[in-house]
Amino acid sequence: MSTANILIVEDELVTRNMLKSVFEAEGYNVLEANDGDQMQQIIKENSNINLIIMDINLPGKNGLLLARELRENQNIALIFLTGRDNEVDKILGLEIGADDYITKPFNPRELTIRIRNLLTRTMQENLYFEEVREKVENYKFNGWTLEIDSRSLISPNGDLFKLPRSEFRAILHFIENPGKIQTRAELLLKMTGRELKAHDRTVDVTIRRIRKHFESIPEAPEIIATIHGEGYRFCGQIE
Amino acid sequence: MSTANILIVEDELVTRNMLKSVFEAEGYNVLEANDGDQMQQIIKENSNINLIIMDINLPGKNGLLLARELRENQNIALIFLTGRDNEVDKILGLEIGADDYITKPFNPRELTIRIRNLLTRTMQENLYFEEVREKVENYKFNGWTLEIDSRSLISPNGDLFKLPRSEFRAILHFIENPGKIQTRAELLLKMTGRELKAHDRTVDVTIRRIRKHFESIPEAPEIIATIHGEGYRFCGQIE
DNA sequence: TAATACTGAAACGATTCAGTAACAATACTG
DNA sequence: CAGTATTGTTACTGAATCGTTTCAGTATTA
Repeated sequence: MSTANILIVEDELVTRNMLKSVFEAEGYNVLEANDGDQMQQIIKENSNINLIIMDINLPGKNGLLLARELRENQNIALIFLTGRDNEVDKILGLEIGADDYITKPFNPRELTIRIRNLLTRTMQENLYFEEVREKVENYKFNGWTLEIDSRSLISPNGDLFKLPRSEFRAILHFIENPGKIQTRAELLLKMTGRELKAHDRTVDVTIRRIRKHFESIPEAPEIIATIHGEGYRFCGQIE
Repeated sequence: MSTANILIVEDELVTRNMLKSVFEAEGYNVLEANDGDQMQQIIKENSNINLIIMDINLPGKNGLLLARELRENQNIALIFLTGRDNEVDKILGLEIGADDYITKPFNPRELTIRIRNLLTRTMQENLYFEEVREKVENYKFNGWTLEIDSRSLISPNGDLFKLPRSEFRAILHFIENPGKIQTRAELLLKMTGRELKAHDRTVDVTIRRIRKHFESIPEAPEIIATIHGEGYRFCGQIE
């Protein structure tokens, strides 16, 4: 199983390095280009690129056309980086048909999830990467502990549940955004990198599965509350 | 929250079905017309259409004029489908002022993004979803607390009522505009994004429902006062 | 005071939303 | 590869919310 090759086209060194380190931490192989010309060069020399992630403002007309061709003729995924939302129109206007757009500033974890999904769709490759966390710190709330390393939930009595990935991510997201209402769209994105479509009950089902863990201790208060018409909200007392 | 109604005017069955399935996946309500006549018919029967997407070659002169009228007099967005780029000139020549046009073959994802943006601009309703609250701060008045995060009202004894969305919005609006008389029109707009029509008692009913919460503590003073012939006024002492 | 306009209230109906189980598909593991 | 774990989908049910209607009661005004 070969790792994916990602080409970053971005002139800002800071951004490029950040992207690079994120991707390398995920085990991808990273190539870099400063502008459209370099991009062309690199593509010529490397036939095995799986994904290009490029700043929308950079590569010039030729670069964009090249990207479009690559996307259509070969099996290369294409993601644009944009500075602000209004630039999304710009992308649409170009009619290039990117696979995804990401607005700066971006969240590394979200980015990696999206990329992984995209690559799984594009390549048959089954890469599974654990996530990289800077601060590995466990969270405690209402007597429960969320253990980051082992991705598990420990009840007040010490019973341990290994959490599936999406349940874990949902809880983590809740805890890292305490008190705020989280929409289904937001939760689904954090859990799977997907976008919410109508009639998708995935989030509800996952919430249900999470709640079941807490039921193991019946006296437990309502940890995840439903906000009708809006989403869910974590009500635990985080220590 | 009502979903948007989209009318597709297109004779090619394949294209129409494709559009339909794309929109329905997004949760929109889809109506279909084969030609200009059917379009006219359907518009007559449905007063609540938010967006029309039509093939530029179809509806004949009358259909186009009708579309133009709708766009100008009512608040209906209009998108044209064109076969080839050169037809774009045609649209411009017609001086109808479409909100957008899309050339076939189109990219579903691009289409949904454009539509979403357009509807957000057209329907005031959607403004409320976007509303971002920076300062999440709770409000207190006469011993009661309005908790923003959880969208709930806490009585002086600590009893907690989860508020429905429109009750919550009404109270929030009162508190953020203390002392001022709020007309029914204003309140309805804040609650639901709708405009007040004659004989609409929705606001009265909602106020009643809000007052019921306060009744749970009988000694409470009148928190929301009726201003005969004008509207309502919040009389709580905000801390 | 009588006529009129306005509001309160209850009850109902419609619609949208959330919870859940059961199943299907997919990914992961040994 | 087979078996298991996880994730996603569907369909159904009940609940929550919202809006309408109707009518009785209250305030306002001529």
